[in-house]
Amino acid sequence: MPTLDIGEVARRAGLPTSTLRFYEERGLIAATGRNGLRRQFDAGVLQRLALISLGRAAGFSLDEIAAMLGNDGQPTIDRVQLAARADELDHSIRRLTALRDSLRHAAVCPAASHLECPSFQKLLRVAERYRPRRKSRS
Amino acid sequence: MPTLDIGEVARRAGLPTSTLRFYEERGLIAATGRNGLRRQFDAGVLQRLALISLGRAAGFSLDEIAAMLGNDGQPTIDRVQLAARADELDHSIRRLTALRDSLRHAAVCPAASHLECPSFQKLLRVAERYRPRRKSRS
DNA sequence: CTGTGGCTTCAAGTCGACTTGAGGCCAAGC
DNA sequence: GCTTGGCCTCAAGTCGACTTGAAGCCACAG
Repeated sequence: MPTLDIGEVARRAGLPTSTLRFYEERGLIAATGRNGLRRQFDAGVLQRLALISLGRAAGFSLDEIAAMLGNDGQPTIDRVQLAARADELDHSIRRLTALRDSLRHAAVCPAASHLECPSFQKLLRVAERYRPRRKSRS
Repeated sequence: MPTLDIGEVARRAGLPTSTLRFYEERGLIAATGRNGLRRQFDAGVLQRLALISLGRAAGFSLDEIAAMLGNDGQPTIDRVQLAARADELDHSIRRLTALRDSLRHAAVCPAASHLECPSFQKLLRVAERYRPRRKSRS
């Protein structure tokens, strides 16, 4: 079986090598061995990295992901946790949708009236309920 | 006109006083004056804080928000920027929706098959496209 | 033999948005 | 008089996820 240099993994996964070393240090991925000093990975690491990306995209922290993936290869994902995260995502989506609609409205609504415009006030009310723990940006 | 102590503003806005001082330092809000050493705010600051929350919720950084709100009271929001952010939100929403659906599926799909399940593979493909710049969590 | 490139380690730096801590002022209540 | 609470300033710390820098090994090309 062909093993991959860290640079090759980086290229294929679209991640910098520094990130891969960091992930290894955090126990998220593991090299199969060394060739001299050089880490060797087998191709399975790419799927694992995809799972990690997935977890990140879903808003899990690296620690949570590490727990889900286990130290072994088999992702022992907690279904309850998945469903819970799906629900959380649902809330985020609703919030962001309201926000998007209001932003769109604000972008076309006459200027001086923003603070009087009922739509904008609704937007403010949505915003006030929002307590950002972490930030979001595409 | 009644002016508000920082603690009162904090209470009404649901923010710690430390955050208010921090926002003042960053030029996001301004005290109308001092009573002895104590900052005095007028009630308008609450609306301004709501606008700031709104901006944060929409994913703007404090610097961007400061620029939009201007040093004066009038929010001179750039409509183009608003629309652009609405579009970005739209993308985020789509991505998160796909993610949510896939998570829900994964939560009910038989265990060992995750890596073979077409739905899960789709999920992985979605995830791979995702390059998180900042994190999201409700 | 001397680069050059790609890898190695380890410590420290970065970024955004705050929070925390130390040390102090001032007014009101006991 | 003394404590208590709420405010003040300024510097430094925190958190997550990495990145960057310094210093060095090793193999292959010219």
